[in-house]
Amino acid sequence: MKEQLTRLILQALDALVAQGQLPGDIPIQVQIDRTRDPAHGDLASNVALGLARAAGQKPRDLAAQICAALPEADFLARTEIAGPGFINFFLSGASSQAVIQQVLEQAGTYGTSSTGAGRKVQVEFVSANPTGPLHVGHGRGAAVGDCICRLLVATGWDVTREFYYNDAGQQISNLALSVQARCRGLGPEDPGWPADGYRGDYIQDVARAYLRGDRIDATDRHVSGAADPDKLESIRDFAVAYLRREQDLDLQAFAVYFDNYFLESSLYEDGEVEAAVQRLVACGHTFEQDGALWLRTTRFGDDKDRVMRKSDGGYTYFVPDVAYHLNKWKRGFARVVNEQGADHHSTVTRVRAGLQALECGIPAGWPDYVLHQMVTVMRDGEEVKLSKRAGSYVTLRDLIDEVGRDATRFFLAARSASSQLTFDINLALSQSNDNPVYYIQYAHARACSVMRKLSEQGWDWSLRAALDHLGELSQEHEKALMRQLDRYPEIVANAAAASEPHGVATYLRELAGDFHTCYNAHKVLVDEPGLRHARVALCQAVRQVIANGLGLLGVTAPETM
RNA sequence: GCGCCCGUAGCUCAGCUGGAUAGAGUAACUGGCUUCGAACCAGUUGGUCGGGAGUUCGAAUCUCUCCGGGCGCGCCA
Repeated sequence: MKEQLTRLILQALDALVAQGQLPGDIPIQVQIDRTRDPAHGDLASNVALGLARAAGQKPRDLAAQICAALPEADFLARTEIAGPGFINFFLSGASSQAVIQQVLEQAGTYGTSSTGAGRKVQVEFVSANPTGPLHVGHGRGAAVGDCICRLLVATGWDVTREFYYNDAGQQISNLALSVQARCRGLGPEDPGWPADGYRGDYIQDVARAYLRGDRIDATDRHVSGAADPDKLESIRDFAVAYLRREQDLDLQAFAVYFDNYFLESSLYEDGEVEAAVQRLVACGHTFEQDGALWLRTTRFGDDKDRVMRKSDGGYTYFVPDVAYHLNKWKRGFARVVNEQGADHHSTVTRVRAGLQALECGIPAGWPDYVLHQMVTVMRDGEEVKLSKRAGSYVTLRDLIDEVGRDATRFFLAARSASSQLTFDINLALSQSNDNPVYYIQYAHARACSVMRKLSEQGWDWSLRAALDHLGELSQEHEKALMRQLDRYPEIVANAAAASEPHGVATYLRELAGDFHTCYNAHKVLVDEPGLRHARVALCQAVRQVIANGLGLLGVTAPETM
């Protein structure tokens, strides 16, 4: 619709140039916006405002000339000049009703597009260290990352979902020592407890399972406990496998899955870390100082140079990070989105700098980052900080168990990632209109019940029969609903392009509101068969769009509640 | 001190590729169930868009500066 209108305006402008009323050499860009106020029509353009100065005319006069030169089009009912020089376009009734047919025919694909053109994109998210249960922050990453994946699939990308495990660092040694201490019957308060040991109760669970000789069937290997507190190596492997399984179960409960689990240790085993270092040295961006090897990241926008190889011979974490991203690049991803907590934002410049220093043709801004801010959990007006299982933080599992998967996912994804988030447990639990997720699901269930009612009455409804009667949808509430349905594809496209799923949640809340309003004011199952056909069609179109939108958020669309 | 994020109605937040009178929910107040779902709806009240300056036909939106809050700033990951 916008495209057609843009073409018309360009034709009008060409005509004005041909008539000599406009200079031919001025830069023209036509912008068309959806109006906020129905009194301003359906679409509006500010072309006249933008061109007025260059044309040496008053905006309103120019707008009038453009309108006069506008070719006839059957989708356009009339135009109006308003305010400082806007041109408002009123669409014909038939063209605004067309959205219903479009939604019902395209069904689950309404709102999807092929802008991705099958290109490969990778989304890395969660990437928690296997040292404990997932916390709320990981939950936010899981919800946002998963929604981004769904949005990318909906816009035609070939998506790979990846989880990166830091299984080679200092933290894993701490984990092993902590479990070992528990195996020996020590607690965090006892002398001999490791200095940076993990104190949560789950460490005790791991130790018990290890001593029992439990077998863990992890995704890529099987590990059994050995009941021997002296075998640190064996404890480490067992603990990592155990906690990875725990995290997998948490994510399963959250309905989040991955195509690929990438182990940091594999970068060492395959020699990719060493190869990356060689390459950086060969490119001449490194230097030795104080017994360490440094990378001159300041050449690539960092505020200070970074150590790559410590004086003790070990690599700093950012070296395998660079090797990992080089690996991603070699796998041919046109686009990579890294979803992480904002507390790691300093790695962004560092990783990008390291990739530039490799001089292998990686674009400067690659990869994309989506950084989410902190989550605080509130219950009864007070901050919740502790979990029995983890000790020092609220786990994702705590939230899912308490408020359910749908509410957890919705609330964690419904705010822009760059803002801090307050998760209100009381709100998420409330089954009332102040809880947006229930409000939206309720609207869906309500729409479903209309179809049930219809079939109970033995009424035979079909889209084909409805198409002849869509013109009878003349109520303001109905028009508002149709305008709202028409917005959906843009909402999805924008959310996908910006990697920001929260716009979908906001939109669904509005759509559900418009639906309830319309539904309360006008009965669907009226006696006049024509009008009934049309209203059922509208109702079903709304149901479809709510279902599609909730699908993008990974929230269920219930038929009854 | 430096870097990133945030500051919009009492509260929780949308809006930020510049557009018309700044929106929604909630709270408060008023009204509505003989009804296909009242888990709902209609209405009222509520704003120096943190302060200031700049850019221009036009700024919540862009730039600068100051204030306030969060997070980072290691030869930890």
